[in-house]
Amino acid sequence: MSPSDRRPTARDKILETAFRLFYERGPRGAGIDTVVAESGVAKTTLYKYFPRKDDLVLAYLDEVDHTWFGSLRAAARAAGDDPREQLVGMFDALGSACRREGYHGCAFINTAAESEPGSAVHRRTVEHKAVVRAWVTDLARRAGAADAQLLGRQLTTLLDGGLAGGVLDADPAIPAAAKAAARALVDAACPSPRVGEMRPRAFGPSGEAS
Amino acid sequence: MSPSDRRPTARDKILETAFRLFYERGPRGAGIDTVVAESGVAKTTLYKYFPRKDDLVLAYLDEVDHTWFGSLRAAARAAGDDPREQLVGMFDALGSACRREGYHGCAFINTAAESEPGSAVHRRTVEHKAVVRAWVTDLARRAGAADAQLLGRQLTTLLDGGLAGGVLDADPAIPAAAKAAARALVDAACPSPRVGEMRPRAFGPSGEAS
DNA sequence: GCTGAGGTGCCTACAGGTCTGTATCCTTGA
DNA sequence: TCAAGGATACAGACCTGTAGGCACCTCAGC
Repeated sequence: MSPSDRRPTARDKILETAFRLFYERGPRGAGIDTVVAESGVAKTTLYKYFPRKDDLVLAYLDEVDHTWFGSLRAAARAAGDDPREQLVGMFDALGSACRREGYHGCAFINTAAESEPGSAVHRRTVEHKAVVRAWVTDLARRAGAADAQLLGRQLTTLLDGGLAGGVLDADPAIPAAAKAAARALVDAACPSPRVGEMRPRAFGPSGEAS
Repeated sequence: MSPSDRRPTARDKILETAFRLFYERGPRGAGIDTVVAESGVAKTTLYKYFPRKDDLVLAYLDEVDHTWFGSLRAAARAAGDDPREQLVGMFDALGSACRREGYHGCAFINTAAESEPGSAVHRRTVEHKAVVRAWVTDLARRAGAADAQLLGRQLTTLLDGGLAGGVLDADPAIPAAAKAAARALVDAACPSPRVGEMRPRAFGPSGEAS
């Protein structure tokens, strides 16, 4: 089931190359011919798997969503069990991304900027941001934020700003500043738990909507 | 000297159309032919004023810089004389932009996303962000922030996030959340002045670098 | 008032490149 | 034999940038 225990199929090579080129130059900046040339796959094969270029772009976005959202959750988990710490810790994913070679900002914002507002591609970028915000908002609720919606929006906006700025310059001071800001916002919005009651109150359903 | 006291020249019409189309679709998404068609100007005329498309894109960025930076400063001024209030008040420019018809995020981030990293266009976007950040940082210094560099970075990141998110959806709750976050960050970073000493301490040089 | 020159701008065509997407034929390996 | 994939050519659209010709306005000089 894992893609790593067999040698890469043509589809794998296409996706890997498209991921790299689309992120580097944007989906519009990287032509199908370039993907074909750099992946070493025939154009007919590419069009067999992805009949339209947009299909490939959507697959690219899904890949980025999986990767980025995954590293966001991993960074949060690495900060421990306290949701307040997790809200701050997820900003480490921003720092890691920023230090990565070839870092070029947020794939979703970059792609949204060059796609037609009503198109499937644009809708996918909006969906991604909504999913991330819902997750952060849920974390904020579990952290006991007075206004979880507000804190969720604030932290995702901060995250977006840190990511989006990366398309200009990958200044490592940005993620650090963003994390410090997140710390201040979380501290201000969430009542600090007494030392005695740090055990998680994990009985009730965690997902009721507001 | 003002462009409004004479009827628009061909150059004016080109710039107005390019501004609209470039912002709407991105510089790469709007072809010269479209600018020509929608401005009602001849292609030869356009190329007389802007020998390369990039020249037109740079003029577009200058226009946006002028407009956006201007409304940022106006929003700050409108918040009064206290630099702390100005740091918060500038976020009203974000709210106004977001409510504007056809709002489509940050022109600089959007343009940077689709331009070659070393190119003149890309450099211009980086310059713009640096100028804005320097201005915000200076404001933070005058507001008495313990670490003006840090607060400057935090607020511009918040601003970038609010702007960048606009390319996905123009949710008016975002600017409101960003402003509330700015308030919290400014309050945490700047010592609140005693009521008795609210007069500005405006003797010393305000521009020494850190 | 008339005329001609120069500036400004419009219209059309096109060269040469890139883009997406299709069609045709060939190779390789199970 | 059959499926997966490679090589190549090409259609049609769109892109930037150039060329040549023509219409109008303004203003100086007669």
